[in-house]
Amino acid sequence: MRLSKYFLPTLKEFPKEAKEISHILLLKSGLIKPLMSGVYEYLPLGWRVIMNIQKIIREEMNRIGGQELLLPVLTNREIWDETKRWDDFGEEMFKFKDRNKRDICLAPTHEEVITDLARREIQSYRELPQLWYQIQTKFRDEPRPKGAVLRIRQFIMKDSYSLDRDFDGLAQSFDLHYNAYKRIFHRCGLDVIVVGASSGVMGGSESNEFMFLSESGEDTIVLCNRCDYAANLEVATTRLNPVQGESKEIEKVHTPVSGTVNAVSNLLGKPKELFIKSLLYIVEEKSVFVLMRGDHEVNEGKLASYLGFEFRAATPEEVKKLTGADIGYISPVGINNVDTYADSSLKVSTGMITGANKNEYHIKGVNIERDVKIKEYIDIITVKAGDPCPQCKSGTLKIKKAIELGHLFKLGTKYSKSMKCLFTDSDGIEKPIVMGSYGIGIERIMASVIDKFHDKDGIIWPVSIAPFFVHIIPIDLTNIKVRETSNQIYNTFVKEKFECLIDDRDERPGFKFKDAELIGIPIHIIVGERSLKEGVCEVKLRREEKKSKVSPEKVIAFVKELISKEEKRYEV
RNA sequence: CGGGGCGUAGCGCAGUCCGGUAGCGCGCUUGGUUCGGGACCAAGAAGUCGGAGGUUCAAAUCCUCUCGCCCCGACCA
Repeated sequence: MRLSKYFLPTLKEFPKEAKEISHILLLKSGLIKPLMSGVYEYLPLGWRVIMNIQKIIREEMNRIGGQELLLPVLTNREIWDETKRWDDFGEEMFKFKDRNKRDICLAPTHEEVITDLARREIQSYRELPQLWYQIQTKFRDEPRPKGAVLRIRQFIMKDSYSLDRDFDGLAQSFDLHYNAYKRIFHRCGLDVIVVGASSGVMGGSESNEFMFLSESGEDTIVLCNRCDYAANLEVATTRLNPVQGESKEIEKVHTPVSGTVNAVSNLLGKPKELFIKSLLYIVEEKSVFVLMRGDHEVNEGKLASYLGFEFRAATPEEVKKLTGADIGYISPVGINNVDTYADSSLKVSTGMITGANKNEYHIKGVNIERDVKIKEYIDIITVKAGDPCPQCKSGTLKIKKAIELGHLFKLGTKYSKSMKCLFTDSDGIEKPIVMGSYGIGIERIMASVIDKFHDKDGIIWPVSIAPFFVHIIPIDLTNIKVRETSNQIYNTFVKEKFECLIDDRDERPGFKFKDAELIGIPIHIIVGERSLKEGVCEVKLRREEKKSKVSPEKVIAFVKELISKEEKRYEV
């Protein structure tokens, strides 16, 4: 490709609103342009990268027996009503009416469409398993898009769906994806961490997320410093040892400070872990106490799995009405008609401090089993850095930011049951198909690669997804020898079907070097009068400083060798 | 949805407080010089000042409403 004819709007200046490095470089290097909030145009150079990522994904999906298809983006309301997801997705779906006033939505994902297809076409266990995938644009009306393509409202996803006759089959399909995903990310140059995660609106039993560690990430993951425990903060657990304070009997203490654990802890000179934090929630009009240690915060996502999705924190007025005290001075001690859930870490705790249900007073010496009627001990706290690992004996947990690149869901029969997607098994009994669903965010791979492979001058594409292999930089096109040599090299590459860019623009050298470094093609060939006098041109890897002097005749072979060496870095 | 910021030439911004009819840098066009790290000279084109309404002799500037974009939070397969 000749740069003089190529649409590559690189920027010298860019909006200061761009903060994440991937956002800055995507805009600066002319890979994408914004159209509206959370919607981007993918320009030729960026689209090449995306196509290369897709190519890797196709190869790996086909390798595990995936069959590519393409499902509609326009979908009718009825199928979403069958699984209640028309309402569950709510505002996140782009919804509208067609001219006949029928409800339509732009698909945010395709479980319903796949299940509908399968129930019409799959009748017998002989037709199972199936593994179908597509690379398709998805639409989600995110409340707040951000970081360029990290969270957008229209994005490209590889989504696959496995159909199996039983859960053993599902486990196999799941494993196939697990391994395919590892290969995909490795080939793209990314190291990923697999974490246990929440299934959210997708439902199902087990889910794994493939995470790329980055400060730009929106997800928070929890890792053990000793073993392989890794989980999304949404579901991460810990194993706190029960704590025992000194006092045995309940005793009221005057605490004339704001009722926060911090303030009271300072006042009394007692560590926060000896406090019981009492939160009041309203579930379907009923009050519910939720207790946890003073040194931890509640995890409302976990809470939802016990209380259901319809719950809210009680208002200050409701708190006062029930307990007679303000938030900060309350506890379930002495209040018997309210369901009380406690975090598992509170079990057998004694000598604890908590609110006295009277403003500016707390009580100490609380023995939770003796003094509070606990309906159930459950896991409801948000893990903190430094908490002990729930899996190994000696490890402690650390917390990192990450970008979610892929997600595997064991859906089980959630969709097949509600949509009656049944097959006849070999025993003659009609059973629901056992399903899995597996997604990869294509743009997020691109952003993550930039996040990992860049320097102060720009992007450094791994050769596996680079938009071109070679970038020829003729220093001075008015010099006939420079022009002829660079064109000759370029033509040979084209003939040999090597993706090659030549900067044949009438620009000065510095300008061309800057652009070349910005867009980050892996191999630069510099053709200038100075080196041609020595009978050579210069070949340089974008990721290295070192330049090699190679004669124009040998440059093709030299570069080919270099590319194949680079490719080895990303082979599986 | 809450909090904050911003919409002025293709891009990045100043001008708004204190009203007087729009400017800077980059880019673009033409001509010339230059050519190993985002060149220089000369000439030039280009703006409904996000939109609507109002106040005023006069509005980018003041008032009201509205649309959009970004950031923080809430939310998020």
